[in-house]
Amino acid sequence: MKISTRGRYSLRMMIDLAQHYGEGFISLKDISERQDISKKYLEQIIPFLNRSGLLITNRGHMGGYQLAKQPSEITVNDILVSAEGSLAPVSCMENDPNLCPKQGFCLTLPIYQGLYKVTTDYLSSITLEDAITGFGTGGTYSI
Amino acid sequence: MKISTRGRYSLRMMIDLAQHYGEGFISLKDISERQDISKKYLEQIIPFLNRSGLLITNRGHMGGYQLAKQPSEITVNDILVSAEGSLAPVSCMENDPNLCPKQGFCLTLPIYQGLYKVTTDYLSSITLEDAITGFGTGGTYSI
DNA sequence: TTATTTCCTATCTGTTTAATAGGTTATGTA
DNA sequence: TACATAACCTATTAAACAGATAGGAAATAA
Repeated sequence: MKISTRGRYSLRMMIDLAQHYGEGFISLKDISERQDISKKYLEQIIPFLNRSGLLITNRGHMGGYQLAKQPSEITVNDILVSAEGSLAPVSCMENDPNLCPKQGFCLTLPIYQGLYKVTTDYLSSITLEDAITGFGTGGTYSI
Repeated sequence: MKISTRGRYSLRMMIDLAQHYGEGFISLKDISERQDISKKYLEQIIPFLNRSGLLITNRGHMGGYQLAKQPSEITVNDILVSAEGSLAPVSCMENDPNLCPKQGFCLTLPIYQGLYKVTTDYLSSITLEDAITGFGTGGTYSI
């Protein structure tokens, strides 16, 4: 039930980009140094966020990344789903549902479906804007 | 963010025991056959549930397991925590919190703490009794 | 043309997962 | 007491995954 490094780094990278939103393209070098994450590893994570359309890219000199939408329009769920794939707690909820012959009378499936719903609802309710403005320190959301 | 086989099998095993609650000791052989799970593998999972005090054990002939409490008194959270360890989405929330030097100003930690809360609240709200009686098929909980 | 930066692919090491296997100890019953 | 049954304990293994590191190709602004 742990979020992998890929998901955690993705979130930190996107928060960093949100903090520098409107400042043009931000290079991985800068993010890497600020967040203290291997640049080479970030390079491997970026494609997951890129193919979901969360980023705008510019290669070459003065290149880098910026958010494709405003921080208020990108949710933590968007990011984690892009980075980690489905957040479904069991694999029989994704892919081809026909894989499991017990679906239909499985007593655990409804439990996992409910779990999936509460996590997705929660993560979809938090935007990058929330993340960088007072969330957890007297902000809108109570923890 | 997946629940491991150990957690999933634990839940199925406990649901099986709930379905046969009041029938004395149930052997792993029976559970293994009904649930179509390797008996040898179940043997390795049992200690996690046992040390949490969720089971009563009897060895030898006519031995087996039964729930230590009524199905209505055991939650899915109890089971998954026993089997998987902490359900915290990031490891910096468990163990020694001093491990992460960024705690205190980390922008992602509050997000993970909130996620932990909604999942724990949900899983703690479902008992084994819920699981075996109509949950998901018109029962109390809406999915 | 050059420095910078993204992009692409391969490799590697350690850990975890999901099992299989073999033997030891306890216990109810004949 | 003998015996079948069942929990208990420990070791081993094969495959997958995590979390990087590395080297170079392609694009682009100055």
